[in-house]
Amino acid sequence: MSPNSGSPVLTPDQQETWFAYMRVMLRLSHEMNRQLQTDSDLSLPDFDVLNALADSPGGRLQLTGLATRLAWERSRLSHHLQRMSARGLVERSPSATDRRATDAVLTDAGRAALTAATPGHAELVRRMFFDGLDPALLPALRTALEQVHEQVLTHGTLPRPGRPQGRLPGLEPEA
Amino acid sequence: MSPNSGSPVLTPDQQETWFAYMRVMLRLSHEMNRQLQTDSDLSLPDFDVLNALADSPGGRLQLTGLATRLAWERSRLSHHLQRMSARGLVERSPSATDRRATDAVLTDAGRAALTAATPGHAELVRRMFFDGLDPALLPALRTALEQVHEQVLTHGTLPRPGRPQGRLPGLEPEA
DNA sequence: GGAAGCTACATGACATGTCACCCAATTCGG
DNA sequence: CCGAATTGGGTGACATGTCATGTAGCTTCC
Repeated sequence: MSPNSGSPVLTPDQQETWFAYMRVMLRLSHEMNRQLQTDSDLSLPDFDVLNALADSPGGRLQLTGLATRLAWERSRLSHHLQRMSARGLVERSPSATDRRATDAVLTDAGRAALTAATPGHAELVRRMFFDGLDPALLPALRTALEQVHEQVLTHGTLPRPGRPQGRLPGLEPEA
Repeated sequence: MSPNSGSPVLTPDQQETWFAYMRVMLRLSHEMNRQLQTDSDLSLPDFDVLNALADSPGGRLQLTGLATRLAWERSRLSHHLQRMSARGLVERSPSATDRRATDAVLTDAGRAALTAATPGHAELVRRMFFDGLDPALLPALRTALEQVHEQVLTHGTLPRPGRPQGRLPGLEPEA
């Protein structure tokens, strides 16, 4: 127990950085939700799910893996997939390797919805995020975010995404 | 996986930066929620509201101003304040200047809850965000985030928050 | 091989957020 | 001053997210 570490204080610079982060995150979330909803009839969570699936081989992913990747509760994912499958965007199909597991699979309609929504979303991201950013700061921003990401993975409560969890610690970090 | 590079959207570097941002935001939100909930019996939205009020003169703020500051829908704020006031954390009081307006006012209990919750939250932020960050990158990160914030304010759909551009959801230095 | 315990999910009750629409006070144009 | 338009806010129905719990398949170990 170090005498001082009990009451952690952020430096003024850190505080301002943190406030800026929170402000950006709140407003950006709002704008993304709004744009997706009105232009593509998708919520941001819908979009995240579609993206994660489209990025996976065969457009399919086991629920636990998908939940970890999205940092969602599994029950949330379960409910959400039920609603998305009711809309025809995804399907549930039993896993080939584990009979208690379920895979979420992107349907053609889901892929089409994603394809239709992506340009508008990317455009928004460019306009809201990158157009106001000094290009000289981009590499530093990227590195900083990747460092924070690694930190959250290492010290956070969520398992590391990607492959099976529960492996021995000491694996090299990856971006 | 991007055969039609005809879309003039994001450069590869921008894409990776964006993905890193989204990953950080998802996991960080999860961790903050979890920590506040288990340690202080507050949700992150609760905490944001308390912080915004505590940062305002008299611990009071008109609903529209508060909603704008938090990037919330007004009806959401209305419902949320109803629940928070049922828990004794805030009160509603009619505005002095405009008889249709309502102010949200921090109660003593609300201020106490905030004071109790802040150190743990700050500790989490330090551990998850800043401890893994190369200090040399901090200034660039801060500037980048401030540029993005300005961009979202300028080109976003939300009105610019009130002049007292004080702190947003976050934490106070605490003495 | 079979009970104990873990893991993968589903589900129902309940908390939270959104949308459409409501009313009252204020403002504005005659 | 009168009435329409605007602004500040509340509300109820419904969409979404969380928590506690239930069930089935896998795994371990004797």
